Amino acid sequence: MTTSPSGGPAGAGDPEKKLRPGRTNATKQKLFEASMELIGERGAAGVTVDEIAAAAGVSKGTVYYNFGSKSDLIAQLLRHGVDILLARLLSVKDESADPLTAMEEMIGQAMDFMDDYPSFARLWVSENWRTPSEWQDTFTELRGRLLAVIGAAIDAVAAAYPVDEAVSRGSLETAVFGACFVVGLDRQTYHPERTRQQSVAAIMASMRGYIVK
Amino acid sequence: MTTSPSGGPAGAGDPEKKLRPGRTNATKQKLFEASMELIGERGAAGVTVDEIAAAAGVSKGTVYYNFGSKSDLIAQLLRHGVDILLARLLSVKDESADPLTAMEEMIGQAMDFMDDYPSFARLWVSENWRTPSEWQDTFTELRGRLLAVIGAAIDAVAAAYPVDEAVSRGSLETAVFGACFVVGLDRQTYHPERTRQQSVAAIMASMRGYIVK
DNA sequence: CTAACTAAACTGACCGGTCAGTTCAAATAG
DNA sequence: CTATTTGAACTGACCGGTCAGTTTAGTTAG
Repeated sequence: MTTSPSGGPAGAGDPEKKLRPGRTNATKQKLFEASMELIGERGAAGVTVDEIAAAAGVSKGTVYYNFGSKSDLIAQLLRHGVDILLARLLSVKDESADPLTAMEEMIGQAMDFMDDYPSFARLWVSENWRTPSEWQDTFTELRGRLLAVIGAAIDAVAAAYPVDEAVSRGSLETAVFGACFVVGLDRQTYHPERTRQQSVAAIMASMRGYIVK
Repeated sequence: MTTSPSGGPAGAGDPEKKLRPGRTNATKQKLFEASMELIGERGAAGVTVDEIAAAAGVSKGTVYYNFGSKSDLIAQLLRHGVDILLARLLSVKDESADPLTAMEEMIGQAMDFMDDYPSFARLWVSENWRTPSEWQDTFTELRGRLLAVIGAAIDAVAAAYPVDEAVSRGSLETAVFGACFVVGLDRQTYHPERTRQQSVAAIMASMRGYIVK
């Protein structure tokens, strides 16, 4: 199933292999943006392919030409968003001597990401913990990639400060990661008056509590 | 729209006003359980009323007799779950002299709740931050009720310990609240080996970081 | 330069199927 | 008697996916 006409893209692989010179991913990009917005607002199951196509100013057939299925589109959407978030997190080099400062910068980057791509954050929390989900494998992989980066930052803190060994690194990773999403989303939905600084400080509290006096 | 037949219950109000003596809410209860399970797994839009009725061992007509619409069912489902969670949180009396211990107990209660009603937690995070949502008002109200309880516990800590004034209470509430959901869900979905104790400790780190040395 | 050619990119009508919601006559039970 | 439940039928809308056909933009040959 989900065959695409002729030899068109439609694949998850080779994001830009067979592109004609001069051609860009413009259509795919527009589809990403449109579907990110819609799906973030109303959920994957609540949005129709027709709507996505219309919002992208493209025909329904084009969606199926560029992606194999609605499900495939969403999987690629998840990858796309995580790539952006990862790039931002990794942009925080260990230049800063203090790993705690680096951590703070990473959380700040995460908050900025939530501001820039609120719909992605909503999509993530909406679908992440569904139990059998079409994107279970995708989530497992992407989640692992993200947590690895956060885990490394926590490790750096643990190497530089005396930390509470009773707190498992994995649980702390999750708590910090989760808090980033929830605090970021909550700020947008319910408390736009809260500043980025406040949000970062609240999340950083858990790191300061990790360090023993 | 969403008219209910004859003069039956079907209302969100009066949870048990017109009940015949000897009758219980058995049907409604079964519908709550069945729909909680299904909706938690596949999302509100991904589940059909027919499925819910079948899972509850009841006819579709009964769903519309007891609830005015699918949307109404879900709104009542949210209230139902929050009532349970609130009751558990409030069961942690201030008996314990130490507000920090009380906080720890509350987080433990929250973790237990996530264990007992994982589907509710999934439903909550799935629909909570949707931007215009049918249940926006319901969420706002319920969220306020929950945060008030957590906020009071944080205030108690702030009254008993010297705390970092730079951390806004509201943001901290949100971070703790969110971490409870995310850590609880993550434990079930990705890390069943993690203990309740570990999870509580990770979340409590933010409270310890809130207190200044 | 340009006409013919080619394949990628795109279109939108269409199909089989599903769903929420409604209604109702009959059955059940306190 | 009356509240509750049943089960089935019906509707009108909608939805994911398909496909035959069209457009667009490079390429090639003369």
